[in-house]
Amino acid sequence: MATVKDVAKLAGVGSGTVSRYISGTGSVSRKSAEKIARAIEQLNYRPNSMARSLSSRRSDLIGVWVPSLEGPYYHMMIRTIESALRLHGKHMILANAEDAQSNEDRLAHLDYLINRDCDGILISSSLQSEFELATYAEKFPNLVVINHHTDELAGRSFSIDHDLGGRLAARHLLELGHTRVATITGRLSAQDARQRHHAFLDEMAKLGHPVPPKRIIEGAFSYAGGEQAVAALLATDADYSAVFCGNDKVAMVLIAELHKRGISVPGDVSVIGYDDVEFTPFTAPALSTIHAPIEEMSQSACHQLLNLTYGLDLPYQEHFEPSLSVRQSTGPYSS
Amino acid sequence: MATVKDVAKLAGVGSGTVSRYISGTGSVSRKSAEKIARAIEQLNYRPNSMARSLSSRRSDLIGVWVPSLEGPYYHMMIRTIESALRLHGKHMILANAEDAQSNEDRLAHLDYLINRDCDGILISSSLQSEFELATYAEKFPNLVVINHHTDELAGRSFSIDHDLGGRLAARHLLELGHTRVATITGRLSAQDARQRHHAFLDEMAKLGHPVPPKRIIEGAFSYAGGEQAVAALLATDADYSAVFCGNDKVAMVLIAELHKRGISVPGDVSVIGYDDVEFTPFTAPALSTIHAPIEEMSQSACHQLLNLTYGLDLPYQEHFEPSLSVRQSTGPYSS
DNA sequence: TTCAAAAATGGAACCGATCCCACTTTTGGA
DNA sequence: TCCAAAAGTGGGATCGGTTCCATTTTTGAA
Repeated sequence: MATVKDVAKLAGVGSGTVSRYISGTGSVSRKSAEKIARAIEQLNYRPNSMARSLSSRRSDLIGVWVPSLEGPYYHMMIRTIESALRLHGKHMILANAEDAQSNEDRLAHLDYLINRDCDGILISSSLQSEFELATYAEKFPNLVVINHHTDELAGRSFSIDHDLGGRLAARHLLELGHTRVATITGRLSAQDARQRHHAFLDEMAKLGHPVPPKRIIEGAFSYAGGEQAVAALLATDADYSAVFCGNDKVAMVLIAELHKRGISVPGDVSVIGYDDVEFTPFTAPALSTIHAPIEEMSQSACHQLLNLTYGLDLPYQEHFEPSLSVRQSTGPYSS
Repeated sequence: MATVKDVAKLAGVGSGTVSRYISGTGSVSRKSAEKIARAIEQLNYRPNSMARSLSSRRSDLIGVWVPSLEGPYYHMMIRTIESALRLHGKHMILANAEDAQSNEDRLAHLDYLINRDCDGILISSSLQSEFELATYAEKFPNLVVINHHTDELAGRSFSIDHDLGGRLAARHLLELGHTRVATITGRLSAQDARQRHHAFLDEMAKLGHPVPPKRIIEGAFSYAGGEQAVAALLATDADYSAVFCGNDKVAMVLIAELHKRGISVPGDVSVIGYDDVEFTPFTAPALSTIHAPIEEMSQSACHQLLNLTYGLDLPYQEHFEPSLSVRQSTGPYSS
């Protein structure tokens, strides 16, 4: 493989000039540029990215940490991030902490990224404690958090107003006449699950229809967790005409189970999800849900990370608002 | 940040000894090892991965090329690959060619990986022409292809017997008494879509119930393509009691559309998919499908790539067989 | 006890870029 | 035409590891 020196020699210039030509920084005369271009072509020269990284002290690598890769939620995120990074010539390396058993394990996954000398790190939070996030954020200035808001991380945390999202869900169900509703939440240790859940309950109560504990199931955001929670809900003798699910995955599981039992959606029970992932138009019936702008948020987080890390000036936005997306899984209450 | 030299000095040994200690190759006396370990601890030393890559001429980076990241199929692959690579201390970098307009564009995405000096490359094929694959495979010995079989790439291409898969689908429908079936295929330029499609048609014909052209819709494997194809199918006056979809995504779209039109599955129409992705247990009704061992195949491909690239000896398997997975979306024919 | 083979060692050369700096050439306003 | 400022240039030092090799130390069978 050819090196800068080979190119420089063939072009009859110094190695510094070749380097300047390639990186586009510094000035190179038209004449030199042409000679260099020809030499590069002739030698089929490609810069060695490791040598470049070593001497420039930047790897052009961005680490992305996610708590799981099950289901469409994180996939949409990954897809958006990969695309934004590639557009700017950066590469993503991924750490999926899904198989981590302990919190220590999860941090080990983060170290796996950090030891790789990433220029910047993107954490899709909701599971790490705020304390740990703050610790890492301090050590690591080029760190940005998706879907988690903390004041300490102002300008570096990107979030959706899940409080609003929870309320939108409550209002939608009440407007349809559902006063007795049930809900399946995610793990309440996660900020986003907690926010939407509390806001939902609060809004229901505020509007005169508090949700009693027997109609609240604390579940998880995975398919397996969803199945358990759905089974738990259907095993109670609670009486309800609508269910708010903490995410779309769980809503999908619920619809499938209701279908199996011959319970009509939305005829007998209305179901509303949260997130508005890829598949929501294609459940049967199509899922009414709270649209969370996951892709926009991910892109903003990416942009700001690139800004911090490489001194760019890409547009970004820290806070996003969810909106109601009504499809066919929710309908008016009929006794 | 501390360097090997700092460690060597503090430990009172030479830099070579430290290097040998860290990499685990070569021999280091117990006494030196202890001193080095102490020095590393004390200085909180972490090797610089770029310097290491430059001098050892290996980046520990594996490039992964996929034609798309929509839907669960490629994500299941990514998830498996990330996990296998992390287990062996390697990192994945991803190139999603989804936004590529031309074939040239798609190859540019491959170059994006190659220019990054990946030690090895994993291509999830089905879209690249065999010629291009062969060309790249020749240039690049550490290249492995998932879900595509070619004799030229013996030992480096991993595939599922989609011929068998197509036949299993046909037999299942016929056994249920469905003699008039329709099918929605993927793009037939892709090897995997072509194989299962032709085998399906062939098996139907062989068993006495050929599928007439009006009941064959060439679609795509995306949600949008699925919607179009489903619309096209439902717009014909073709008469059928079952539909074989080229993948689960399309089957899901079909079930949703049938539900919307009040057509019962499997009461009026049976639907069978292909792949057995994450969500198949959770459609309403749960999707009968051909189980393709995507995760096993991906892991094998990964293992063999690691073998080729780093001289390991991990177990792997080149060919996989699909199997029938019966759930609730297919049922006996009733006039 | 002896000594050849094996184990352990230190440090220089090297990987292939970038970046800095001292120096030369070009530019354009007075 | 002159000359200060700007543009362009060459090449050596540097980044922080690995690898090689000549040399020293240890090992254990005879």
